[in-house]
Amino acid sequence: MARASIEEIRRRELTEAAYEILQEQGIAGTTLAKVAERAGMSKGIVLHYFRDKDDLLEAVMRLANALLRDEVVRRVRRAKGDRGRVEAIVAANFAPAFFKPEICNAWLSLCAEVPRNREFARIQRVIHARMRSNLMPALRALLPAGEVEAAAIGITAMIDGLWLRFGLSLGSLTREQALAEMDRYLAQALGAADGVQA
Amino acid sequence: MARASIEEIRRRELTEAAYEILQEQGIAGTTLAKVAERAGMSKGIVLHYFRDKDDLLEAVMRLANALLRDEVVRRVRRAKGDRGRVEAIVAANFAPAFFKPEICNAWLSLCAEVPRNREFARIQRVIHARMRSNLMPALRALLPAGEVEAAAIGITAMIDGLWLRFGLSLGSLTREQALAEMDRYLAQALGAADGVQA
DNA sequence: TAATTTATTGTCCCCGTGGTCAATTTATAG
DNA sequence: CTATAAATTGACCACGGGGACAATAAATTA
Repeated sequence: MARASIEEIRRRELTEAAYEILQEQGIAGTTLAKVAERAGMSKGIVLHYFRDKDDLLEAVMRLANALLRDEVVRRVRRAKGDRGRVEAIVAANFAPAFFKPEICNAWLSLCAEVPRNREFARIQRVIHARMRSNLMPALRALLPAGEVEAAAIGITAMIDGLWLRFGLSLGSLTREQALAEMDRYLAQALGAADGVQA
Repeated sequence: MARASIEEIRRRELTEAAYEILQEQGIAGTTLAKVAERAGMSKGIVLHYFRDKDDLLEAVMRLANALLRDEVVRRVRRAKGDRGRVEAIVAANFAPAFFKPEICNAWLSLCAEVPRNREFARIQRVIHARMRSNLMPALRALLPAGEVEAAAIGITAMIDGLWLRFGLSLGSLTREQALAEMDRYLAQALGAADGVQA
């Protein structure tokens, strides 16, 4: 592994700090000063490594996404068959490390800004495109051609919907219910079979 | 109809103005000054009729919800049978007047703040509770007892998911796709039948 | 060791914000 | 018409935010 430069390290530390604050305080509450403090650095350094606040938040978006992506990769590697592949991708989105109210809410906060931030939109598009291209081959193998597109949309929409609700932290949806619901959906979309294991 | 007091009128005007700005500029961009200007009033008046900014945003939340609720009521009134009732409720959420990127995004913005605002959370809870109580009787009539709960969660999650995606304004989801997906979901959840008409 | 680059700090500034308030206009009622 | 109350304004303030920058410390290289 290439030795990390100071810049890489600092950017990473700051991004992680910002991610934490974002989860706790939302976008408005994610202030340069707070991020710096959390990272144990001065405020000035933040703008030394990031062009501006948006640049920092973009890094947060990429980080959050990278974490989830790694989880997907890890699970897909262990998955067997097309059905298993789909289930692995989905299950990653509900892994205990990611399916947490604060994290869902952090995503919600970022998503809410997408229409007013070109780069956010770009990143979001990339994320969705990858999710899609992960899903499609397996779906094509599992479903008649005419149903593939709809299944991809449906699966992602269901994930998003459960994330959104969970991100509200109203306690009106438990992890178990979300899991069960997702199972149920996959079962009908792909044909009944064993569920997604947490 | 009771004659509206000045206070009622002003509050309504200001709330509508705030709702507009929220759709265009998000929560951070929804500033007291901009709201006042949009409503053609002075900034001072805003805080004469609302305790503070949060109070105004709560009113926006209630307004947005009331508009949607009315649409639901209107459609449910015309609906026939339990199945028709469910479809009417769902269809209201995709009516052209409501299923618009700006509106979906406005909701997203408000939802993102729920964990950090008690009153937002309260309102959100009420909204969900009503959605649920609207849905449940019909679902109970249509499904075996064991599936009712899951169906209610699933329907709302799917709606939320499609709203979220649409609110991103990335053009990756058309109204037609959303409609079709919702149809598809209802068909499998309730048993195949005619779809939701726009 | 000296020179130079890089990392880091702390101070400073400007601006927009939410929010307060006394002054003023407009409506209401006696 | 006058007095009282309500509606509305605009000036004002304190605060915190993002961002710029010169000064300093640390590290690197010659």
